[in-house]
Amino acid sequence: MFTRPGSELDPELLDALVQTSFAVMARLSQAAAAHDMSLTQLRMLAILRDRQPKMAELARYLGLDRSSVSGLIDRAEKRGLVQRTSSGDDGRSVRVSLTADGRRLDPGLTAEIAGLIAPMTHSLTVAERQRLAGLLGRMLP
Amino acid sequence: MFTRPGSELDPELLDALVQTSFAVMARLSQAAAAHDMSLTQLRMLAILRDRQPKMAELARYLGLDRSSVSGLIDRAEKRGLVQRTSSGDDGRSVRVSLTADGRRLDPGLTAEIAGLIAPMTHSLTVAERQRLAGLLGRMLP
DNA sequence: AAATATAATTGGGAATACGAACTAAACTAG
DNA sequence: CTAGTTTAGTTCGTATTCCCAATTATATTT
Repeated sequence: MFTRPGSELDPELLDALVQTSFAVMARLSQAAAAHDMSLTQLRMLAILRDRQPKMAELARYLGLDRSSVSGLIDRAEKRGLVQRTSSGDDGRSVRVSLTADGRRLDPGLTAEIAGLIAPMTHSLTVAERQRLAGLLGRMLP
Repeated sequence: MFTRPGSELDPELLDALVQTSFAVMARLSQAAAAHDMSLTQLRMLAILRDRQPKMAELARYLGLDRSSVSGLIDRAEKRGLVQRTSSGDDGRSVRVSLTADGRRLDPGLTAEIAGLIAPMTHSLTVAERQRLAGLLGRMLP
């Protein structure tokens, strides 16, 4: 009668998920900061690594308002990391893509992230890490 | 020779951790927003639920600068969620604690969070969820 | 051709976060 | 016991992030 649907979740699992996520995010922020970037810029970079979306698409990916993305791209463009190119067929829409400079930033960032996150997994055996990767992978869309 | 220490991390696991974390954070933000709060305020609330730290301690918990926390508490205080009480022995230090109003906010928020995160785990069996909780738990400090 | 819809930008405003400078209280030396 | 230093918080200035509402310019519909 009083079971809330979708809420049958072991409190321990909830807590573990939330705490792990905060730990991961903290390290991601740290990695970003080490390259003078914000978390949002990091995400933007990761998205643009293999896509050249229009502004609205990028906004959807990031879960942000279009206007927020406008400013985000403004600043990134001013820093020379990304560029706007007018999307051929539709005169209104704009495609965003990484510049060579932006792309150059990527390997260092990826290494930095790996280096910061890896230690988190050190208390697990290799077999356990594989099992964890499998479980998390199955949870994702 | 060229193995970077601490970087022996399966790319799949790295990716799964990062993606899961973003998914969890998005849901946490959503839960916070549903109660007109920010993610940082949510964290603050969770910390104050079972602690009455001094400002500097709270800053350490949150990984923020002292000055950032000053403003955070200013606004939360103005909203009636927390209160500052001068810590007896040391005339400089201030203890932060939840008000009755702040405490009242908690159950609803917790339920909201559980309700939003639970669906993420639905693609796992109950046994798998337990294993996941165990693995994540062992990763945390 | 006029009305409507869509893509992005602009402007206003609040919250978040940092660093540097400041105030007040508490130690520490001499 | 006073002078200097450290510590706890706050304040100030600035940048970023984010939203909402209004605007501009191009497309689409009718």
